[in-house]
Amino acid sequence: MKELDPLLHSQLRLAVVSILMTVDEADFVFLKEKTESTAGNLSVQLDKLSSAGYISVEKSFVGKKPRTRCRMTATGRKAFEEYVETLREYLKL
Amino acid sequence: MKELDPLLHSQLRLAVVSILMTVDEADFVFLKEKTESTAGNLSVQLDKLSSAGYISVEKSFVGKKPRTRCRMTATGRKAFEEYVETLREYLKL
DNA sequence: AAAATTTGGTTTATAAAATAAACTATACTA
DNA sequence: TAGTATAGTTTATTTTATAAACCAAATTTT
Repeated sequence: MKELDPLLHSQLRLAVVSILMTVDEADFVFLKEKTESTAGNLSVQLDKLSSAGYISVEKSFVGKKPRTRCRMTATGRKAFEEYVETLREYLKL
Repeated sequence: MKELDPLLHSQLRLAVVSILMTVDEADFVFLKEKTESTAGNLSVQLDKLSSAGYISVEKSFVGKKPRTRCRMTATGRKAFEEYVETLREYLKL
């Protein structure tokens, strides 16, 4: 049995990546609302995905307010596809 | 977004349950080999699944050797189906 | 205008989970 | 009979997830 990529096999990170796979880009606030996570938890998990090169994170300002925008990278998309494929094998989907 | 049942959303427990969904019953040794897990880890995770009522565990002896047999319960099967359904929503499968 | 609240986060601390290491008991093997 | 294997359990350690505390700037309330 292949192992399920531990970086993706996590409640919140999987939710984030699932969203990012469908929307081209999403900002911190949007992800926080959609996933109903706390800001702290989301911040940490975005860092992990970013450090792994699965997502890119761009921090900018709109007026004086910070804005953090996230999107999948090619690496992330590939990892996600593989994760889904492994899961299919597990669950026979 | 519905939450993914944390009891099932774990590498090893998911592997175990995925196997048990297909085989009616399986013993400790078989599960250990199939999942390539350590005995300690498997023991702990089987306990958790058992405590949650997701699987039933019967311990017996074959001669003087212990034999631990596991199978899904109705509760476990239901939880698994729901987990898969939630996952489908996440991943759009 | 000062005080409190909200927004958009990060950092650090705590709780929970997974994993590994150590141990038990019996059996088998050289 | 000393050593190794089988079939596990228990305990300790590491990793992960989550929550709590904090920061800076802007907005709202009194």
